[in-house]
Amino acid sequence: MTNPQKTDHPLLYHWREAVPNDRLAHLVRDASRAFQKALQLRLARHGIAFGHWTFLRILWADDGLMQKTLSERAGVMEPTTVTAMKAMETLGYVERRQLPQNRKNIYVYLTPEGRALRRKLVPLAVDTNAVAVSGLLSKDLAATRKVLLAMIENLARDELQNEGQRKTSDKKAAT
Amino acid sequence: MTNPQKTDHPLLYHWREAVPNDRLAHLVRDASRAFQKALQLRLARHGIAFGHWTFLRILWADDGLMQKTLSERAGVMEPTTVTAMKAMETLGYVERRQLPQNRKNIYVYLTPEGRALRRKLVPLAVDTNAVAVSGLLSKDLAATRKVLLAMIENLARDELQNEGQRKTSDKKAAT
DNA sequence: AGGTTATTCTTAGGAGACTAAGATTATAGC
DNA sequence: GCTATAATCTTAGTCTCCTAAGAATAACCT
Repeated sequence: MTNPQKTDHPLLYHWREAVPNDRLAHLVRDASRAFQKALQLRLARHGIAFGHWTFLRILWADDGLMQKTLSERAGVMEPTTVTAMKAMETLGYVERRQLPQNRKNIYVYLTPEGRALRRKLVPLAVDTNAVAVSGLLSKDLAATRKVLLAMIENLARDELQNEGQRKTSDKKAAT
Repeated sequence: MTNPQKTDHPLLYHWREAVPNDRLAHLVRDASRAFQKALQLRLARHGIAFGHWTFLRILWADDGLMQKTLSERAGVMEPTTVTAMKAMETLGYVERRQLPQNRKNIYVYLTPEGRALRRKLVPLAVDTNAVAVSGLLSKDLAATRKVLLAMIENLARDELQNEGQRKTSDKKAAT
């Protein structure tokens, strides 16, 4: 066993020393948090909240979306989007408009300021990604992408099945 | 392009249709949330909070740890552990004791109830894992483990470097 | 046209994590 | 022995996300 070094990040200890195999969920989780933290750190230097980055990126690609659509693309629930859009409107990144034909739906548009952030922020994400994958083989990265996507699909399918089950048994009540 | 099907999970759309390559961070993030949600769903049926699972698992392996140590093993900050331990003490899963030699450190011990949860809960994690990896090749899974661990290390190293940089420039102030 | 039904947005509240800063106790150095 | 430093625990406040439930509007269906 190698001695954990003083200069090491504390997170690394339990991976190198204490974990044998399996524990994929745990590994994915820690990787996700490490990624988020790294990007968060970079965004913070420009005064941008991580939660806003997600939506900015979608809007840079496709402006004038409904909040509902934004939620789907971001992979979050509507209340999360509502909160973020209100904050981002206050910050002057977006404007929320209703069209005359429909008074229910709200469409979100970037302001020039919101649009201008793209140049500043995209390099931060690129940099974070570069740090994360440095030294890794593209063969392994491809396998990882495949595995992660398959896991997302597997777990999503499972979730839907469980929902179905619950509804079915609700109808049947106690048989 | 395949049409997204009505029965599909909404998360899947933007992966299958809208995302070409790269975006590894996003993929890791979604996988992590899918994992968490799946386990959370199963734990909820037994009335267990996801945040408590993390600590129970550590304590099953190694009882009587300091909160500080627990935090390190769980990979979270101390305040998170404090909150969880208080809640878990109230729920009767753990006891927090001070030893007579040291009135600062607090040692956390499982109660019999906390210990008994192991039999009930471990299968839920095993099941979640099985669902997630179903249909995947162990070769690809091995590559994924390797990649995730390397990314965690890369990002942790980067974080430490940035900290160092910040401290250095703090000392130098405005040169 | 009028009454469901469905969609979209919102509010309220909570879980899990964080940072920053304070309190308390131990440890180390003079 | 006493003071300064360090370690540990705690509190307070914030961020990101969630679920549950409500309100407003649009769409649908006889």
